[in-house]
Amino acid sequence: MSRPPNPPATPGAPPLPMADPPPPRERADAARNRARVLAAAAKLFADRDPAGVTMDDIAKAAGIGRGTLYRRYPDRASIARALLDEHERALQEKLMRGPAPLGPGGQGGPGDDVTPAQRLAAFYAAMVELLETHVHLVLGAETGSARYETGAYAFWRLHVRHLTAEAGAPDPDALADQLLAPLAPELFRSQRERGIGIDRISASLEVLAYGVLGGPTGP
Amino acid sequence: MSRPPNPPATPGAPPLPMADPPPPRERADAARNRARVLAAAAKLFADRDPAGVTMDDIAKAAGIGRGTLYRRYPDRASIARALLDEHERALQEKLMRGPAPLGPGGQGGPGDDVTPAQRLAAFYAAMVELLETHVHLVLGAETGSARYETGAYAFWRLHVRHLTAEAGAPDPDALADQLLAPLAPELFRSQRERGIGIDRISASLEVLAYGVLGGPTGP
DNA sequence: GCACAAGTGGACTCCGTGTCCACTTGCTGC
DNA sequence: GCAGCAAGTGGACACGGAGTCCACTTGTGC
Repeated sequence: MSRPPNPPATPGAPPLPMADPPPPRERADAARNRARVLAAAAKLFADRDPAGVTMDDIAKAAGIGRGTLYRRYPDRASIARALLDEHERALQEKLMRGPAPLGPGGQGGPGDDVTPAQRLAAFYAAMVELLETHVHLVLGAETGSARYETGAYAFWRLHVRHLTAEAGAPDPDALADQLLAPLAPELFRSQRERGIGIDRISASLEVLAYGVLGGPTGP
Repeated sequence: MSRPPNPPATPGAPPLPMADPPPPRERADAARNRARVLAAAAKLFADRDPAGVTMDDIAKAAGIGRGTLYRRYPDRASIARALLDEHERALQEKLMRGPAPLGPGGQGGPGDDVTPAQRLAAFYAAMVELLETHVHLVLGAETGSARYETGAYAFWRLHVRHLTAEAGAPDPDALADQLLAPLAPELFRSQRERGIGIDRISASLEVLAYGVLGGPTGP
């Protein structure tokens, strides 16, 4: 297979379409090591308790030195984020431009009369699915309060804030956070470990969505 | 002042009314040191970032050795819990036996026709007040997932589960956790630091309560 | 193939945790 | 009082993870 022409030099760089002034290339050995790191980290996060994985574990598993690991990833969270990024971006894309009820619709398509409550419920369902697949990574990326500082969280908040405002709820700024809280990865894991399936979690979140933003059983 | 006849030897002991077979007493110096530890820890938790307070900090601030500190409190969380206990117990008491709408009423008093939604809203308001006063301690006691393992959380869950079941909501087990999630201390702190006042937080939680469990603006 | 910058890796320091044990001190029975 | 002893004390110690630094290696452009 051919090498992609311009692999991004920094993992967290914003996805500008083109034209970075100096595209400094990435050396072949560096690229190889990055791939090793991500593969090793993914396995470690999945196998053990994500919070217990150390930088040394990852370096050893990837077969590189600690210094090399620190060169690109300043901490465990940044590695987890790198692994998570593409999945989150895909969901964000669907939210912004995808078909209803997850996306806005509005092209004269089938979802033009979708309510904010329906969109929130769809968002909940999508997030639950994402969590089910990648809780390890989310837990590896965010410990406690750090969650609320991440760019991803800011995006989810903006989205939910928009939906609540559209539904006419008072104080969307305060409500958005509170509607996002049930998606906290620690809570999700706790519920799953107590034997609550994702179908029940999603259904329950649907009750929440329709109750607060209005719908079949709401105002 | 006179010394209380039988100070509890272990901080986390259940509050049985009387009759522990061997009440081993507590030596005067031990009691003095315990008081010092709690006072010093309370100050440290309030002053700095609670997660950044170390056992050594507390020992030094209390003027005792590390070994002495570890003798009674195996980790920072247990100290925070000891400081938090009485406040949480007071609230639990009100929830179980206090007047409506926080407590159940039912004595032919003024709160006999109180709805589950009203009681949930009252619970939210009380918890917000408790958080406002003691976020430091709650954050010192629970880091991330640990929250869901504590006895206090189990109590809150039981209470909310009961209210949701009473309101006829489907799957109270799943819903109870999700209704408690907005009270996560990290979220509370994040909201407060973004300039959202406790009145707005409480009002927003009230919307949540009435939306999900029914009420003026609910089903 | 040469020069140089990018990349590598392991040794090192710093800090917090938790344990251990020789010493001290308060309590109790006489 | 005071002797004996268990409870209590405190600091030294080992351990492990985070993050830094720098001498060496390797890939790449010319």
